[in-house]
Amino acid sequence: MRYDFSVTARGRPRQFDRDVALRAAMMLFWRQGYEATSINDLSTAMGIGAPSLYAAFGSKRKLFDEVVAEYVRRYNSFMVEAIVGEPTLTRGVRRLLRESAVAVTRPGLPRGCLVVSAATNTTSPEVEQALRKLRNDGIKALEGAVRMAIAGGELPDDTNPRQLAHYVFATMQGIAQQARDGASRATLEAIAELAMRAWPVKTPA
Amino acid sequence: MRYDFSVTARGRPRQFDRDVALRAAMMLFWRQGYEATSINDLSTAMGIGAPSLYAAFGSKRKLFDEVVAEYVRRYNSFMVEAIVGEPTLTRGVRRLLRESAVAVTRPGLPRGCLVVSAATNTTSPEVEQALRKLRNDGIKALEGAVRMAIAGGELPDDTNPRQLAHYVFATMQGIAQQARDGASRATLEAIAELAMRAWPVKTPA
DNA sequence: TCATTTCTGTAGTGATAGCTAGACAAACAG
DNA sequence: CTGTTTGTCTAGCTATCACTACAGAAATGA
Repeated sequence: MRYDFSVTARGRPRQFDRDVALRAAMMLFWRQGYEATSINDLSTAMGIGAPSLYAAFGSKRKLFDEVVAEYVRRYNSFMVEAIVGEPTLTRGVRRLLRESAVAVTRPGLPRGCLVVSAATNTTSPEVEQALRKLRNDGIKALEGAVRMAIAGGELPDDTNPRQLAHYVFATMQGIAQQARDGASRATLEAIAELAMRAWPVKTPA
Repeated sequence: MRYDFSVTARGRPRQFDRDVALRAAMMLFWRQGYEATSINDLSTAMGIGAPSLYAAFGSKRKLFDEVVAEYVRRYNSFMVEAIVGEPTLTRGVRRLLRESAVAVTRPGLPRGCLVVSAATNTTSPEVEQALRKLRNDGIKALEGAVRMAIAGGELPDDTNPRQLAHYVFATMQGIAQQARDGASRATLEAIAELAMRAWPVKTPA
């Protein structure tokens, strides 16, 4: 067995930038969703022919998987940062909701959240299930954070972690939905502010 | 011009119950969405051939329009009733949210809300826009109710009607979404309860 | 009975979906 | 240069999409 440690590739080099093409695909999936975006749409927007697309990404499904990973890395990392970047969970969740309102109305980018709306009602259940898992994992992660905040004395002992996590995520999903329906950033920020009025506060006994 | 007031139809009578077929189509669109439901799916579930379907309903698009109207009449009328059936808007909205949690998890019926999720990311923008209008009309209606509650002295004068209406609908859409993602009715009811903690209360000056 | 009207089943329309075979192009190693 | 490897392009694959032409079936009125 011989190993190839050479830097330069062997055959004809790729004529397009794979990352640029991936981002073009991301915008399309983000705006139109998985099912409504055809290979024709993709190859046109990515500036490459269908065979090049399949050589580089394997299939529509695999391309979408890469798009989702890149989307989460580039446009959804603010979620983790909002929680871990604040000294208390209360401030973290407030920031999470505020930044959600901003994230789903970024000028020059598609409205809404790809994870929330790109794979509702697809004919391929696996794709739908993949994003569903991402959403439910987010709820579970927030539930864990709430548990820690209760144990740490920040939140009341009678707080239900699962319910509170579901409430926060329901608000975020509502914000993402309404962004798609045309609501302004200011309106969505107001939703975020209002939602925080339901956040539990520990009253000193 | 001669008018036909006869009760019995002229030609060969329809071999199926139009309302039953419409309801079968509704279940399919509700569960799978507009785009992911094919004419083949429909004609199978409705128990009729494609030509009969087109003779009775015109087109997939027109069938969907009828389905939406029937859905709103049968499964979304609780919204208006919740608001007008309570003495105060505060109690009306609480009931609206609670019953939303129940409505999107009815046993034996598809999860979620057809208006919320049946036409996201369709290739035909008109269908998508039709449901979008239904959603935004709901927000506007609630905004009007909030305005009246402020004028009537129930809610604080500094309440922003548009923002509050958006907040309530965002919560409802989040509840509908999470129903599709598998959340239990109890969890969704807890979201509704939590959401009401953000509802404004008039404190006597 | 017969002509008319309307519905239903077979069988197919053109368009588009995701995807790929195969010929050629462009890089490499020797 | 030649041979190998890999990317791109043309063209076309099969399957399914929404939809319908057409012939037969089942009701009516006369």
